Amino acid sequence: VSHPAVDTSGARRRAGRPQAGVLDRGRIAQAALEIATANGYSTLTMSAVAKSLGVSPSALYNHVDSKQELLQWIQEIVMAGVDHSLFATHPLDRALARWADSYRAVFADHAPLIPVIAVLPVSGSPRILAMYEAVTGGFVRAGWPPERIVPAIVALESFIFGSALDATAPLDIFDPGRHTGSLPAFEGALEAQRATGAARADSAFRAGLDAMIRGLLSSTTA
Amino acid sequence: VSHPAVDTSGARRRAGRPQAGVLDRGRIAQAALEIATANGYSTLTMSAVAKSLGVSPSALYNHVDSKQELLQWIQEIVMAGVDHSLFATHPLDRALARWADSYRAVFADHAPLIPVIAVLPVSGSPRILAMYEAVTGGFVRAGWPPERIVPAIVALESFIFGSALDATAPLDIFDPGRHTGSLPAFEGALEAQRATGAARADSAFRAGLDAMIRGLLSSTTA
DNA sequence: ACCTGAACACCGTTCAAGT
DNA sequence: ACCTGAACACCGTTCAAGT
Repeated sequence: VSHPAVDTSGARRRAGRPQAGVLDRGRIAQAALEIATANGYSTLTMSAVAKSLGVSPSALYNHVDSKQELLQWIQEIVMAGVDHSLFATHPLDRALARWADSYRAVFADHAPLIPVIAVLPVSGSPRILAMYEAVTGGFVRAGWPPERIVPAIVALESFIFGSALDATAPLDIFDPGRHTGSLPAFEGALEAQRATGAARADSAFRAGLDAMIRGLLSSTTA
Repeated sequence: VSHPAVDTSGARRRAGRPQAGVLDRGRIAQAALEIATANGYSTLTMSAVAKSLGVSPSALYNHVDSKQELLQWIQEIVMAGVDHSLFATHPLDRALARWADSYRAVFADHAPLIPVIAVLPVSGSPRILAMYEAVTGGFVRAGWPPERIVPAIVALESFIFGSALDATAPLDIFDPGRHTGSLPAFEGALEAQRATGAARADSAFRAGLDAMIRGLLSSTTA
């Protein structure tokens, strides 16, 4: 039997066939995701991952180059929760709304990944590239000029990431505390929003997403 | 001479009058900001701050409760670079554009602060509260219904924080790498954007900010 | 090829002891 | 009141030694 040449750049070994040992990329990523989901990202250490797999921490480094790479593996798994299915079948504004909703929900649950992935090259993940292809396809079918599509996608993603961070903020983040009484306009606006009964982060996301989608779709040059 | 009661909650001591020692809040914050600006946030350790001030690391804890609090001090300093002066004098859309531009520029230079501050109660900082009062005033004068103002501000901030993160991403973040050729729509859109000559992050910010401001101001209910 | 155990080079933070 | 020095309880990562 012949086998392909081994790629020695980057990761120490490939993720293809399972190895002789008990560890592989899938098992490590799954263990890490379970720890982060169950107990939070502050408990996600290489030691914790190793312990849950019954090996020593150093054993992990036969399969992963760094904790950073492990976070990328987790990102790939959770990105499966982002729904881009509507771009093929529905009007652009509806597809964008569903995509953005699911995207924010995923990363509100994985906020510590945001600073990592917002800065991460996308080339390594076919699944994520497939998402961008689907989203782009929605814009193309809606008749968008090609040079405006990537900026629109990136703008939406920036808003989504920021909103996912905001969703993890304490509910009373804007409480003026001991400065209450000295900020008439701001306090009035806070109280008016509070009186609507909607969660601050949710109404901000809804208002911003609605505004950005309408703003993009009503652009003078589109 | 009489003196006010000492507030023993929270920080171990107040930041008011300078102490006998060489350290105080201002000097520590300034030293930390200089380290972060000159050599990056990855070099900003309590040890590095102590060393630059000529004291031992443990000495800092007589003046600051935690590194987290130190990062808040830095945030307060850099927030002075956010320009909210136009809300008092200019139309809302122009004031928002200037505010957002300066806000993003500040945090593109201090991206590691974003996950901290996006989640931070605002009550401790009069300067930041004053900013929100000024921004809110702009919306009020433009005739906005009060309950829609806070969501609009938060939505814009979410977009700004996400865009500031994006501004620190590598230029080729969307390069499909070895998957080049299999993503016709996405690759076409990338190439079309690239051909405009504008930086990806900049055109995304411009397009998104423009869309969101127009979308907010053209809302059916405003 | 893969794993263990020890070690390295750090972190932020605490605390008794000094002045 | 403030500072030092030692210590604590961690991190991620490397590497020689084993199988």
